[in-house]
Amino acid sequence: MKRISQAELDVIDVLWRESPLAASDVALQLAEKDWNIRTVKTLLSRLVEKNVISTQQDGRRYLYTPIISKKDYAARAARRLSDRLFGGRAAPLVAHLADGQGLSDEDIAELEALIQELKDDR
Amino acid sequence: MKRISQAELDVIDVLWRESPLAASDVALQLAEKDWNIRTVKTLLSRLVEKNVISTQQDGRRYLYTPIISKKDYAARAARRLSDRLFGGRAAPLVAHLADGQGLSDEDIAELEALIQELKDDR
DNA sequence: TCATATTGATTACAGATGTAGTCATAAGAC
DNA sequence: GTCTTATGACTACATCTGTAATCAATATGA
Repeated sequence: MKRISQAELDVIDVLWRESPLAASDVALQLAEKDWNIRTVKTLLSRLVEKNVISTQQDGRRYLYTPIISKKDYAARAARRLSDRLFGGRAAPLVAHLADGQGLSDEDIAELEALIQELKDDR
Repeated sequence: MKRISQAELDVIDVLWRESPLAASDVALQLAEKDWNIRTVKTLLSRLVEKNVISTQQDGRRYLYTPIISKKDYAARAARRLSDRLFGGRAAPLVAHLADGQGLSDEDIAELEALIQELKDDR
């Protein structure tokens, strides 16, 4: 899979939240980015070229839908980061997250539950 | 801090393992990359420009040393990923790691210990 | 019906990135 | 002392990225 750039990620993220959408709708969702509609369209085209979103005709325009799921992308990204910077181990990664601005009590509870689940699965 | 590119990361990573090093030594450590020495030197120069590594004269050449630690960089990268793709929460990130090729028993044990520690710290 | 707005396609253009090449110089090999 | 080699400085060049502009065609509002 081709690499998704930062700006492209902002765009596909909108589609992950809701799709299919027309370019104008995507632009609306990205209002806070203050991008020209043309910019959004360029990014959508590049995502289509990269084969990570698909189009379907809707009258004179296209509706866009992600081809890869956020889940898959996120899993790949997480693994890449962990391989690259943490020797493939999860614990140091979590430790770093904890380190920075700290995990909330809720985060910790959630993690604990997750670990329990992982243990039970063995 | 300026963004560190993929190739640049490979280079600074060598320096994180051992430094200071001369360009030729860095190139040696990166043998598997099959890069021309000039490529390595270009990347080193760019890292210097970006102010993430420093130089010290050693006769006719430079020795390079990281200015930012791997720990700091990794923490930032982990947080960025988690913010960007997991709504800033650690648990889903770990869940994705677990999902892919699974965490080892050791990873899980390590995580458990870490969680315990985090809880104790509250 | 005519001006305007919208859309996809194509093009633009500066800066970042990957991957070197050239050049002048200095240090060794012999 | 010359030839080769290694070094830093500068340059090169294609591709990717961010950020649009232009163009031709169509839809729409007045």
